[in-house]
Amino acid sequence: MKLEDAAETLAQLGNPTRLEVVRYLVKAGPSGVPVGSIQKQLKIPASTLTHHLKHLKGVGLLMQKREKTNLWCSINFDRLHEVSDFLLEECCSFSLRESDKAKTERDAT
Amino acid sequence: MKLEDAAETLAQLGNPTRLEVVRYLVKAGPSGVPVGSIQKQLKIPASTLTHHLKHLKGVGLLMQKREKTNLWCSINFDRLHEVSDFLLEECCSFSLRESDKAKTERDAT
DNA sequence: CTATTATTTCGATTATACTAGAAATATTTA
DNA sequence: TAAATATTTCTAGTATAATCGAAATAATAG
Repeated sequence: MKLEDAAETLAQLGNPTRLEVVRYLVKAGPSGVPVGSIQKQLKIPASTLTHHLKHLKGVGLLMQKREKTNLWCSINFDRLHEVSDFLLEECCSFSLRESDKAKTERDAT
Repeated sequence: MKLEDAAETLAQLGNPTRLEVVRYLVKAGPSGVPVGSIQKQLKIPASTLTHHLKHLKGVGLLMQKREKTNLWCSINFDRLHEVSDFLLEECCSFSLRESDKAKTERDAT
């Protein structure tokens, strides 16, 4: 995953309203929930919700599928895992031994 | 973890410059790296870097420890794990069976 | 105490995001 | 066709964040 994409996705998750929506959809699981249900359950004005859903869709976190008048929303779990994992990827890959600290300090100068 | 805190933390991770710093520190591991090294390695102007470090510290992602003139920075791995995990907590806890979809649709109305 | 290096504060510019009401558009049902 | 419900677009006000140069402040070493 590219850093810029990860950053953009995390930024979208960083809005409280959007995160609330995401959490709601994560709980709802793969079958998802209609836009209207989200709106009523979380008490988010329709226009505000549409706005946020567009953002989530934009970074690939949201999938939508129409069924009659309802638009069903569900989380792209693969994508969410990808971001979640990204944060700790390559952990400690150049962790320094104590003996190297001095060197690094010199290099930094 | 409280939703608002998670959102705030994710928002901080959502800035490309800050995410680059975080990734650098994640790779560096628990021993960390001095501010100056980050600055030189990632070519971030000092004032900009300080600004971002303050943000990361503010949400508890960054730990700092002075040693001589250098300020060593390291990631708070516990905190990072906490946020990373938060995204998928309670996954599918009220996932609907097919047979319940119609009901939900009615409730939403 | 002076010089050197490391880090922070200040200040100003610029851009971008959040929010939500009102109106518009779709889609279905009667 | 009319009525009802679901979702989106438009618009606008408000607030907050990113960036970085220049100057200021530590903190140490000589």
